[in-house]
Amino acid sequence: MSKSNNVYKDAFNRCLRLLDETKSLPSEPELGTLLGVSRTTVRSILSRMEETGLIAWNKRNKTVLRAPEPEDFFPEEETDSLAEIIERSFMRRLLTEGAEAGMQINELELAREIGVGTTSVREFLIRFSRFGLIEKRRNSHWVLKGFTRAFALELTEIREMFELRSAAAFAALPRESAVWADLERLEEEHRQLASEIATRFNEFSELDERFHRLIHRASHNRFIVDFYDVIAMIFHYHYQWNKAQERERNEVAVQEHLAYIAALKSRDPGKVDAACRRHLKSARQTLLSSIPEGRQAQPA
Amino acid sequence: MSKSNNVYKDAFNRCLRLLDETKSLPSEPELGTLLGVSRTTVRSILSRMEETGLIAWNKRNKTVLRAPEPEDFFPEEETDSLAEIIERSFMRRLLTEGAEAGMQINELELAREIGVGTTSVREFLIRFSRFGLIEKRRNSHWVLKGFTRAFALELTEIREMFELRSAAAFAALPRESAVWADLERLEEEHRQLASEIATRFNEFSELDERFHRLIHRASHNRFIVDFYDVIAMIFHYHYQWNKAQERERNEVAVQEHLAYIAALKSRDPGKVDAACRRHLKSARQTLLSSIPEGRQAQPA
DNA sequence: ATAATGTCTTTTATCGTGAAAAAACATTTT
DNA sequence: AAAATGTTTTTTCACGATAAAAGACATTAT
Repeated sequence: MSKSNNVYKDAFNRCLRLLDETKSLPSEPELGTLLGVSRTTVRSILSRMEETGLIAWNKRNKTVLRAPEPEDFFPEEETDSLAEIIERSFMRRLLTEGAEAGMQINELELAREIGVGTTSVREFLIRFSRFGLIEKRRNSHWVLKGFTRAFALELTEIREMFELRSAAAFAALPRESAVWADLERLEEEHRQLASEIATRFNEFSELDERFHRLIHRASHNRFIVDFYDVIAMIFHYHYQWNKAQERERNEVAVQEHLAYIAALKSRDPGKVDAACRRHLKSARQTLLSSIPEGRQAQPA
Repeated sequence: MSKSNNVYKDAFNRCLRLLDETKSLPSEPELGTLLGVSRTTVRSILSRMEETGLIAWNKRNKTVLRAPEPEDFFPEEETDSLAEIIERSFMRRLLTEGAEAGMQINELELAREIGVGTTSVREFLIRFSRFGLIEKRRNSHWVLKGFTRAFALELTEIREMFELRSAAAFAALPRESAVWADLERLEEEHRQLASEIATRFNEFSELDERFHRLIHRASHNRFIVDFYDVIAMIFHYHYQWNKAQERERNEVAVQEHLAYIAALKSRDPGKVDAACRRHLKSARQTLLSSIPEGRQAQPA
């Protein structure tokens, strides 16, 4: 079936939401940048909007005729890219089924199970390999290394090394730097969330990621910045399958972040180091405590 | 043309070299492990050796009939895997031609130029992306970040962080650990090389890699171990295109290694740290001095 | 009974192909 | 003239197909 048009469908849905706000749409190039797609895709979107009576389209005139109904939207599941579908499917296998370390991964089988071509699965596995959870045997299959205690420890070791360095670099940034305003804004968001933690605790992980990425960016080192992808991926999936004490965990973490932010604002290296260590230590504890003790690597 | 049989050809050549040493070949499974290929490939090799009169093959009997001639070997260039071919080709473009940062990379063009399918090029680029030299724009082309001074600095920053930690871990290893024997052997190889440096200086880089990998392995951290792939790749290609003062550079490095090894053997953390820093500092200098000043990243 | 050989099946590596999406070019509108 | 729209070309993404290589199963030899 060659290629799905999920880019178009996703952009279409996002464009529908724009309709509520204005009486007429901007120019094609402008819409393109707004939606992050090419003009070709924008024009497909406009065509369909015209066909379904959402807008009247005549050259530069794109007048909104009616508000979008639920039926106008493409189903959510049709807007995901193949890579996302494969990733989710693979992670579910990894985290829910008894995926033992040492197990082999079969490209063909995975592809059939998910209902996609082998090329996409191969490319996914290559991309995924940098997370350190799988390894390729030359001319042969992939081997699962497993989401083990060892993995978590190795991951957090690097994370701590990188974040301590980034935090120190952050604190040393000149007062004029734009990051201080970003930090200020994040602090405010943390305060907001802290005050409504009882109902909004599940919004924490998104804020968490933005906060840590801001800090890591201060390192000005692509390897440090990129490594946060590994952490983000692990946390994203891991907590989807592990909701125990989510509220308490996040409540503690928000407070740690606030202390960490205060330390950064003080620009005192000693305070920054201490606050950073405190938060990373509890993050490590949280991750480790959620790994079932039984799931251990097989001896080679 | 689907798939080349370079695995077979390469294994065949390596098997030819075995012929010199014995009067008859071992069993098929044994040969398989020896050459690192499956029995299927072993049997193809044996078939051809029989056809070309190199051996007499009857079930378990594989008697060597004659010594291999130069004509028996497959040409070197037919034994490379596609991935190697693409990598070399890509790196040559990157390092010799004026590859400016910000330049876009075209999969189709690359594929046509090298004479391979797009799939292989795509997979190569995905694998290569972890080296931090290229970046993908979603739904679009790859962008070259360039082998710039900034890249070298970011790379060495991580390298130093990781190696200092690994070296400390190494020194703390118990006396019984097998690594001490490995280190002993490497030390001897270093001494050998040092004494014949005038003629064998170009053998250093291979020894260098083995030495540093041994140290990194002591970290017991897959992310640290894997990161050495980035360093090894950079050094491998970079020095191929930059032979200035190779002899002097390597002569200095060998001596630094010997001092580093002595420090490790002393197991004194202070000495290890000092020796490691000294070597890494000069390695960084070497790398930086070989980057043409003109090649700078474009402002985003 | 174990380990090899012989045979058959499955999986991986790679290509060419075609639709989706981007990008380039040409034309019109303001 | 600049910026939009209209049109065409190119590139990316994903598939099925096929040969190479691996792996599994059956048979034979020590």
